[in-house]
Formats: sequence, structure tokens, C-alpha cells
Amino acid sequence: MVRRSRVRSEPKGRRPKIIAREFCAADQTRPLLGNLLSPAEQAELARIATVLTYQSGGAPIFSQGEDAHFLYLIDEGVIRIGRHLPDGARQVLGFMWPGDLLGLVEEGRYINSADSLTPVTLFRFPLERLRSLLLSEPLLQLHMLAKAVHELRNAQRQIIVLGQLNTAKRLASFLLDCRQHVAFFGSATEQLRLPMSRFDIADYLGTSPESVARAFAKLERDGFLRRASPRSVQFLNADGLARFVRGMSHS
Amino acid sequence: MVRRSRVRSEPKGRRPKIIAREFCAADQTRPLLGNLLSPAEQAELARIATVLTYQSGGAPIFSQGEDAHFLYLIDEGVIRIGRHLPDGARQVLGFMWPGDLLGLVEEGRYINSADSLTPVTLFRFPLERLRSLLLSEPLLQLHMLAKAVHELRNAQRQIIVLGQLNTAKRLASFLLDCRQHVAFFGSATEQLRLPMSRFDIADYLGTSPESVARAFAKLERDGFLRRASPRSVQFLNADGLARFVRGMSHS
DNA sequence: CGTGTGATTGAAATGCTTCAATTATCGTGG
DNA sequence: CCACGATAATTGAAGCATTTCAATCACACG
Repeated sequence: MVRRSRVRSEPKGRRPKIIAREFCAADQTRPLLGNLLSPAEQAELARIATVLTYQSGGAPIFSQGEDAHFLYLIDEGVIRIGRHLPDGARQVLGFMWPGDLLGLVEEGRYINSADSLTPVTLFRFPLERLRSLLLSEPLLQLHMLAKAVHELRNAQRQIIVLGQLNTAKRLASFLLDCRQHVAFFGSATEQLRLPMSRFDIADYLGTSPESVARAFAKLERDGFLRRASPRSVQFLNADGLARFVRGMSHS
Repeated sequence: MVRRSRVRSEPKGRRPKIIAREFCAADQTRPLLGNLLSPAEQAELARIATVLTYQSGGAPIFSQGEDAHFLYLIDEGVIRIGRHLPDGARQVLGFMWPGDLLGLVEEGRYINSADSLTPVTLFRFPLERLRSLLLSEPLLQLHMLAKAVHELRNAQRQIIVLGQLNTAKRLASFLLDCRQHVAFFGSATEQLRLPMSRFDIADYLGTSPESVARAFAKLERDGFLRRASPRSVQFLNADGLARFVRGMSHS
């Protein structure tokens, strides 16, 4: 059952262009940490942050095993978090969206790899300065703690998905998650744009790309959705899909 | 694939006896939060804590959906964290050992259930008072943050186990985890005492009790271990077992 | 000692993986 | 702008692992 993940070849030719510059609070297009912070805290955070821009998908933000010096906060775009296993397989641990924090560290090193799936803008915080700031701003720290707890709940949800659901339900659950992200979902048309490949989805759901394709086919056959293109899905019955995941419908 | 978990009937007759009393720092048999704290912080935490004792396994500490008022810290014993699903299945999210924190909350309610597997002693912290304390003691809060991050790493490890490994490797990985806990593992004899049933293990590994039994049989057949009794395992080749999980050995 | 539960084993059915082949899509260069 | 080539996605079919149902064995408790 060793699913040696066939990783999509990264877009060649154009090396991701990195534009890094200091920014001041006035530059921010979006409030940091999702409106949780006071203007003063925003300013404190902004003081130690750098803005990074990756102009295309497929850019590595950091790699597992690397010395960790920064925590990252996504402003725009989607980033894939994954881990490579000794046998060559890959587990995608999650997709991170605007407002999410990245950069889980153990013993001074990143334990996961992070790669952009779309053009990305992010804030980068030096860990040492962040630590000091958190110690001097307990309320800010409490918000960070809340973020970490939120991630933990997400991870537990994924454990349940992997532990309990068959492939079709895993995919359905995943698509409903993606549906929450406004930048990629149009509620008017019920259209969802997927920033990741079938390989990414497969490695996230702990299955093979073929099984993902078959699960898509089943969901379409059952009238829950329509594949407009490989990267675009239209929901036809999102409520029914949610019931399907919960086991109330069909099987 | 809806594995409607057949939950072991809880030990009847003897209702868990709860002995709750205030304690002062001097009472502590074990440092709180694993030696991370200064004596002053220990004292601060102790001031707001209550000691609880459950004299037998099978006692509910809290249940999913309940209004959450406390965070718990295990002093002694093992607690099972799980979630019940709408279709009657159950996912065990983890087993918590001495030094671990319990009581994940979302919107004021516990999102998981916690039940003792052995006699248990724990410290109970009122959430409101804890919050104030964390705000006034940023270093203590940072230790809590570290704990949460640790839990997040654990959850990600389990995602990888569920996403990548077959049943035998899942079990092997689980047994090696248990082996870390000194109170249940004798390094002299390589004997491990398991505080949980096959049902619990199955629901943790996202499989059935039958498959767990078969996985045990395989690991025994391959010479990695010996089942001394259903609740006791002797490792014969722990290094080989670790290599087996990593896919280096056999398949 | 009997009874009930947990654990194990057997056997059939199911779902998933894997390998192979085909089709669709996207980026590129003409 | 279109055609081409490469890669992604899908579908088919065989093999394999796991689930499920059923039966047996083992053990703890009264």
C-alpha cells in the first residue's frame, strides 16, 4: 500500500520571482490575523514583518528539515503544506488560505514543506523578534494561541476524515471545505475554482489520483456536482453533498 | 465503509468516585507542565487548580457538546480522547498520558469526549481564571502555546499514519508510540502494558478490531513482538519494527 | 464453574490500488 | 490564432487489502 506519490512536475522555465521589502502598517491591504487585533497590535506586528511576493505557483516557501527562522502569514494566494516520507511517498497535510499561519517548527527546523499553488503574498515574521513581541503583548499571544488551537481542530477533523470516510466522502468533505473560501468560490454560480491538481488532492486525502477521478465521477453521477474543467467544479446540490458526507444519504 | 464502532461496554457497578479538593503547590507530586515552569509559575497555576481523582477506568471526564468550563492536565493515568459521529461510528483522536493537556473547545463547548482508561489523577483549571493568568504571565502562556503546537505536530503525525500506512504499519507505529511512556513500558523486559482495548486501538487507527487482531498476528509472525496477553506486548525487535514502519523492511 | 465480553480466526464480499490505455487540457512556439 | 507536444485526468481491468459476517477461543467475574 505504499503509494509512491507521482508529484506533478513544477512549472519550469520561470523561476519564481521573489520581491521582498519592508513594509509599514499603512501598506497593509488586509488586516493581519483576521481582524482579531487592535490597531496598536497590528502596528507592532507590522513593525517586525516583511512582505514577500511569489508571482507564480510552484514556488517553495520553505522545505522540511530546513533551519527555521520565520513564521509566515498568508495575505493572498494558496499554499500547500506537505511532508515527504522516506519511501518517496508524500502526504499533503493541508492547503493554507489567506489569514492562515505557516511554519511549524520542531527543534529549530521546519517539519513540513510549503509550496505556493497560486501567486502568493505573505507576511514573514522573524521567530526571535516574534517571540519577544509575544512576551510583551500577551493579548497578541493569546490570538496566536487561538490560531494554533484552530489548526489543531482542523487537523483533528482531517484525522476523522481519513479514519472514517471512504474515498467519495473524503472528496466531498474536501470540496465543501474549499467552498468556504470566498476568493475561489462564487456563491452566485456555485462555481469553485480549485488551485490544486488531482495529485495534490489525492495526497491530501490519502489515496491515488485515479481514485480521486473515480470519486469525482461518482459525485457527478449522483448529481451533486458538475466538473466544468479539471480545476473548476460547479455544485448542484451542496446540502445533499453535506448530508452524503454525514452518511445520511446513499452510502 | 461505515465502521459503526462497537464500543466496549464500560465497567458497570462501580461508579467512578470523584475526589475533588483544592490543593496548594506543596501537594504536587509532579511538576505541572513537564518541568517547563519556574517555581513561581507553578505556584500561580496551582492557585487556580483543583485536583480530581477517578479511581477506575471508564469514567467520563467530559463529553463532546458539553459547555466547557475547564482545561485539564493529567498527573497520572491514561485518558482516551474521541469523537462520536452522526452515523454511530467513533474516531479515537488520541490517548493522553501524564503531562498532557485536555479540553479542546470550540464556541464554548468541548468538541471531543474524554474518558479515563485507568485510574486517573488530574489538575483542573477554570478557563476564565486561566485566561486571566495567561494574560498576566506571558511566559506561562508561551509554554501553553508550545503545548498546543506539540499537539498539532502529533495530530499531523497521525494524519500521515492514516494517510500512508497499511494496517500492520499503523499498529506498529502506535505500539512504538506507546513504548515511549515509561509508566507502561519496562525497558528491562521490553514489556508494554496497553491500557486500551482492541476496539479503542481500532477506532484510533481507523480500522476494525478484526484487522487489528490480524495486524498483531502478522507482527508476531514476523518476529517483531509477542502477545503475552491481550493487554500486554513484549517487543522482540523494536528497531526492526521501526524500520518496518518506515518501509525499509519487508513490505 | 458458567456466563458474558473481548479477542482471534475463517471466508466471502467489497473497495481500493495498480498498471495500462485513452482522452482532455494547457502552455508553447510556429 | 492555431497546431502541436507534454502533462494531467480519466477510464478499464486485474490483483490485493480490508471490511464484514460468522464462528470459535480465551479470560475475568460473579
